Amino acid sequence: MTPPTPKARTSGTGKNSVEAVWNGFVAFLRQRGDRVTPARRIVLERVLQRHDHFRADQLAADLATGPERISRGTIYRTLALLHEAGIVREVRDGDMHVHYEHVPGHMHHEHLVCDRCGRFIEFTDSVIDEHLRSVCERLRFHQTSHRVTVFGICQRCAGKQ
Amino acid sequence: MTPPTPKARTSGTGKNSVEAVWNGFVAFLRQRGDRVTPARRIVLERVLQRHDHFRADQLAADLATGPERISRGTIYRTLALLHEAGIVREVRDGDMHVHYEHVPGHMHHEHLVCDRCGRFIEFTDSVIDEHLRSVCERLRFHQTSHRVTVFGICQRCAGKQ
DNA sequence: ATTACTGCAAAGCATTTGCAAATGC
DNA sequence: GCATTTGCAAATGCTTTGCAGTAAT
Repeated sequence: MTPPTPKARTSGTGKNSVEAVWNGFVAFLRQRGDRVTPARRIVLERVLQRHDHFRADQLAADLATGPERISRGTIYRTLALLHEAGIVREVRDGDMHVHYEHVPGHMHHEHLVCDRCGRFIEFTDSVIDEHLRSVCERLRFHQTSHRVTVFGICQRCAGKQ
Repeated sequence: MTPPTPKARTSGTGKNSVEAVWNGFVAFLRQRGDRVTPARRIVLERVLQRHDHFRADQLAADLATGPERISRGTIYRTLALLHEAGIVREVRDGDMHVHYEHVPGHMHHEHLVCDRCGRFIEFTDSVIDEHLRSVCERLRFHQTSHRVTVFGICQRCAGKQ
C-alpha cells in the first residue's frame, strides 16, 4: 500500500548510462541517509543489464554464484530500494509473483501477455495515456502511474495450429 | 499461464440471480464430469455475497467458522473452478496477492487504486475498450481480456491534508 | 565510534498437495 | 460401488526477518 514515491531517471543506452543511473541512486541514498555499498552497485548493474522481466528470486539465483555473490536477503532489500528510487518498476501480471523491469532507458509502455507462452510484448500508446489522464481528472483522482495489460494469444502461438 | 477460458454468466441483482449463477456453475461442472457438492454451493454463495475484492485466504477465514464451515483447501480449489467457469475474475493489483471479484452482476470495468488507503474505485470506459481492440488488431494479438489499473491518490485521501 | 548493511538461516504466509475418510453419481 | 471431494496437516516456494559479524560514514 505504499508504492513508488520519487523518481530518479535517466535514459539512453550508452555505456555510461549505468554511471548516470548509479549517480542518481547514490543521490537517492545519501538524501535519506542510507549507505552506498558495493552490493548495491552490483545489484543495480545486474538490473540494468537485464532487458527482460525478471523475478527477485531469479536475480537472486543469478547472483548466488560467482565472484560477486550477493545473498538473497540483500537482493530483496535492494530491489525494494530501487523501487522506491523509481529505478525499477513492479509488474504483477504474468503469474502471481512480482516481476521487475528497469525504468531507465525504457520508455513507459503497456503489456500484452500471451496466455500460452507467457511472453510479454510491450507497446506504447499515447491515446491511452491521454485518455486516462482525462478520466482521472473527471474522477478527481490524482494519478501517479498506470498499467494496462492485455491478455490473449500472441501471433506466434496463434500460428502454431 | 493458463487463465480464463469459458464463460458462464448472468446478470441482475435479484434474489434469484444466485440461482441463475448456480445453475450455470452446475452446467459447467456437469459438462466436465465434475461433481455438484454442497461445499461448492456454499462457496459460490459467499462469493456472490461479497461485493468487494477479497483474497482467497480471507474467504477461507470467513468460512473457517460457523455451521457451514469449509476447509481452506476446498476454498482454493473451488475458487479455481469458479475462475475457470468465468464466475470470478482475478485481480492482482493492490498488493502482491491475487484478489477476486465476481463477474455476474458486475459489468466489465477498470480500477483506480488508492496508494494511501488501498481502496479500489471502479470505472468503465468504452473508449479504452475500443482502442485496445484496435491496438490488438494492429499487433495481431488475439485479446481475451484486458486490465487497466491507475494508481494514485483518491479524492478522499487527497482531502485529508 | 556509530550506525547501517550483509550473509545466513530461521520464520512467515499464502497457496498447494497427499492421503484417508466421506460423498456424489 | 467407484471415482471424486473433502478436511486436515504437512509441504512448498517466494519473501521477510533476526542476529551476529562487517563495513560505511
